[in-house]
Amino acid sequence: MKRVKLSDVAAAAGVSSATVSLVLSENSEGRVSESVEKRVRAQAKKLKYSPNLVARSLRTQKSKTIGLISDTVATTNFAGQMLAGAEETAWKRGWLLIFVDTSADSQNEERAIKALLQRNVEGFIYASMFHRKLDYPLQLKNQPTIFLHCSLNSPATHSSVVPAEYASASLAMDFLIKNGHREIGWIGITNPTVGGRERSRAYIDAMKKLKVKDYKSLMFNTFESYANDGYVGAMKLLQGLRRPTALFCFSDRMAMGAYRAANEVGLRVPQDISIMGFDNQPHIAEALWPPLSTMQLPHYEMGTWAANRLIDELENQDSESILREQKEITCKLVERDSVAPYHPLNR
Amino acid sequence: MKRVKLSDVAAAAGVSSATVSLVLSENSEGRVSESVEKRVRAQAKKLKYSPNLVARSLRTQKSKTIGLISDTVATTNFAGQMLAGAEETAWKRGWLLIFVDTSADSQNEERAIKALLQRNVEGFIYASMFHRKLDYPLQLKNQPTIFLHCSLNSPATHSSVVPAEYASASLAMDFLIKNGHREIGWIGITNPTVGGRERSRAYIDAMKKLKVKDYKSLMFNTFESYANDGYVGAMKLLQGLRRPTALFCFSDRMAMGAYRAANEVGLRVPQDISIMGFDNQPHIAEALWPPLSTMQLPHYEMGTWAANRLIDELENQDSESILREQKEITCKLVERDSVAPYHPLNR
DNA sequence: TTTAACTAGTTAAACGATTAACGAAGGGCA
DNA sequence: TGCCCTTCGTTAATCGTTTAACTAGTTAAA
Repeated sequence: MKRVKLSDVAAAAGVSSATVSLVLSENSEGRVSESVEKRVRAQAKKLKYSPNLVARSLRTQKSKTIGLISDTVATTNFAGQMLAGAEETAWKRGWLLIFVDTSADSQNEERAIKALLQRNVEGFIYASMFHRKLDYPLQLKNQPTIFLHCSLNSPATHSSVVPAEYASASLAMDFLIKNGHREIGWIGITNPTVGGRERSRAYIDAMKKLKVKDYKSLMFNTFESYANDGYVGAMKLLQGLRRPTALFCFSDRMAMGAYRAANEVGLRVPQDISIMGFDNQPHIAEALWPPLSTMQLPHYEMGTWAANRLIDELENQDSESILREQKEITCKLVERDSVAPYHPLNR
Repeated sequence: MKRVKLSDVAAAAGVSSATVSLVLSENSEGRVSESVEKRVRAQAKKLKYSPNLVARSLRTQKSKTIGLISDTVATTNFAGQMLAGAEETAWKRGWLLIFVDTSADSQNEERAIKALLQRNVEGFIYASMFHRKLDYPLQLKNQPTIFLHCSLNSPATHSSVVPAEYASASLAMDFLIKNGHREIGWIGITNPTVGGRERSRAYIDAMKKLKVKDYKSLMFNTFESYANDGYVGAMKLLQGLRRPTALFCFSDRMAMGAYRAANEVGLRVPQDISIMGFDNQPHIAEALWPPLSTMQLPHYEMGTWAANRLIDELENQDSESILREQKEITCKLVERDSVAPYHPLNR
């Protein structure tokens, strides 16, 4: 069962394959008579012709394909949404996305870029599992590339898209404050990541603005952000002399630990203690009891943005002129049941 | 900065491009002198030649590429491990894997298969998000295909790989029984899936073998398997007249709900009630307190197996002769702290 | 001295499209 | 009639490889 090719259609329609190519690529404007065009289309349909993209790609030097290079983004849980967003929009716009996971190994990365280049991919999305700043991957220097969930130490030449950590954490604080809380505890991490730094900065600025004295005694940081770290931090804060009325956790997993601490200490969520998470991690945030109020990381939207921007660049002939942009997307508040208005009686 | 091609290397080495091709494809056995071979290799290296796979693919009708078609497997959380397994092993064996997510839309699926075929992929992995049996996707009929996390209603023509649901659930029951439990409760689903059916069958057979009378009163099924369903089921069982000493949950998420029920009823896990999950869902099973004992679904291994098997078929010239196999992989017990030996005093 | 068999390459066709350049037929006009 | 335009297609080169078939020179055997 051989694949039908251009020349088969041509033979069936009694014309040359050039004519068929012209008709099928909508380039026949004033070059092919209507009757021939109709005949060609009919035969192509009848024979179920579909172009061999490998041959086309060789001839045109285009591939309508983009590559997504990631550390471990695809396999890792919820950040897979970035991949989904990028893949879907590429697909919708008639492009194919090939992703390869380099397991954060730079030698692998080099091989991956090479393998994709060998297949004539026209541009790249470089995705990071966690939000960070990085130096330029050398092999990508001359390639159209969008940085996803990471940004360059020296931008200007390429676009990137990241979550607006500071603005989003500020939104979370606003929400807590709007609910009447002032004695707000912070459970975070010292691990030097953009998220860790910016979210805690937003917390601090909000507390300063509220003029909460000695807010530092309401902060607890561990190195990592696992559930148990959240537990340890929450125990410290909830058993301390100055018990906060609300807890703002760096991550949903830490919030999960905070739930356990609250339960152990005999505090009800949210009646006795409000808890705010961050990430909206699937299968955790909504499965906790009570369901956790948190901030939705814009993984899907970032993926969408990256693919759209890259394809814009690639489809635009004068792509040099296109604007490079360092995009930030704000997280959405997802309000569930773990935050309640502050009430003095509950203290 | 044009890509270096075969003829550039040939010119630099002072030979024809056929010679370069012969040397570089290790086909020069007795056809090229050692000195020329050395010269060619040296120039290739110096010019950083890397073959254009599009051209090669056009010529050889091979692509060293396989396609993975999935419903929503990639984006969905932990089943991404299947993708990771397949991608990594393809990569290790020198193949590229292109995956496309069809969002369980059959029209999309058709387009996806076509798009991949147009790019000369040599074979397919068809992956399902949840374990099920399905009918043959028509477009794949004549393509080398492995079915991953699903099986055909009429196999024989193609291989497939799925978790050994019955055997694995039996293992879980053995573990509970070895810990002295006899009054074991079941929290499951009525939603007709292979997993739901087989795991509960394993439970029932184990209870029969134990000769536990009227075990049906220890079973509770809901339609879905969310945390809240597990909560509802566990409340029913734990507050009933016949309180089990251990709970076997269809999924980790249900187990999460069971934890909440136990806590609410004032039962400690595992001292007062042992809880066994299923899935080993990342960020849940190990983050629960106490960490959940559960069965590790072999997602990664299944992905590995599928890719290896497919590539075996493709690399084997006489692939017709290759054995079709309906493979089942057993889950591994991951023992954490939610199951304790039964002790009469705890009742 | 033929003929055969190696050795060490080269030539050229092919893979399946795209597209610049060409050409034949017909019409219009001076 | 001669010349120029259109109109409607065709020819043939090209993308970068692979590989069957060929060549030329040397050696060995009959």
